[in-house]
Amino acid sequence: MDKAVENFTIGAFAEAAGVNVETIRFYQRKGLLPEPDKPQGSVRRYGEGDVARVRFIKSAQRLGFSLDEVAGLLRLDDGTHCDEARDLAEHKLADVRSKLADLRRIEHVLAALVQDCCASHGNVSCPLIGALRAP
Amino acid sequence: MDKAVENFTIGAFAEAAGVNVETIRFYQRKGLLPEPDKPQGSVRRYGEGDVARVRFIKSAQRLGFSLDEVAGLLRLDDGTHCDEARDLAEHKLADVRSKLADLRRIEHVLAALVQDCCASHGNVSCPLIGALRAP
DNA sequence: CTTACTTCCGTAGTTCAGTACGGAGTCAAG
DNA sequence: CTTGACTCCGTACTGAACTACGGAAGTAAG
Repeated sequence: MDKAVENFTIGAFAEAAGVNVETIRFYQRKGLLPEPDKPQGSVRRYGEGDVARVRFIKSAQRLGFSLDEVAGLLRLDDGTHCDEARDLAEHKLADVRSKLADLRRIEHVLAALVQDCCASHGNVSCPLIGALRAP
Repeated sequence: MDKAVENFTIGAFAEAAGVNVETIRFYQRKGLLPEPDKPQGSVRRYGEGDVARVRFIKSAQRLGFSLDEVAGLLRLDDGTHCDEARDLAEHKLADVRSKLADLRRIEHVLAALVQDCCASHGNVSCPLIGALRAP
């Protein structure tokens, strides 16, 4: 049991992944998704693995990674050259951690805002801006 | 002492904020930055507050907020209508928390990847993809 | 006052990430 | 074996977020 469950046509695949068919084709052109070869002049088939991959791309994007960066993350996962993958992973990790720190700051300020804002009196311009440090 | 230290011309402002002059003007058109009125047919001046604002915009963007969303966050900070600000803050907070959860998942997987990848033997395609849940 | 650099403002071009379109080929039901 | 839906593929368009351009006006140094 390895790669036998390629059941989706591109339409079903896109539907399952929650994206447009054109998006699939776009990702294939960009190299973010493999283009399975179609058996003897027929149509291509896709499996659950592809669906997971697209979902991953979408989630990573929501976190502010560009498609090029996502491509980097995916290359890690594909277990190619281990040494450079490790390097990349380390950089991404630092990146992710700084994003986490920023988001936590925002979270705190927002939570405070929700709690105190109206409770306190009138004019309360909170230092949300202060929540994020310089580049 | 309130708003007396408006010392930067637009060029110096852009420089201090680490962005292009055109970006400043673009943000002004979008309403993300106020356009200070220029004293008697002269040039506009900007202060540290403006610089902080631009830095905030840039940071929030790196976290995956669109300019429109950033505008929402900034409106919160400007302490306008308190009730709707609270609503907005609550939505943003939920948003931020789901981003945090996603990032934590990625962080774990990346950390594991960095630790185990090369340590283990050869082919180790880790489930990075599994780190992010469905939309 | 002249000269060189900015600012101002509008309009136009670029990049990224899709989205739409149109014609030819494939496939599945009736 | 026709009909309707879907796939394939290339090209073109869109929206967001800039970035560049060009000419008129302001401003600072010599």
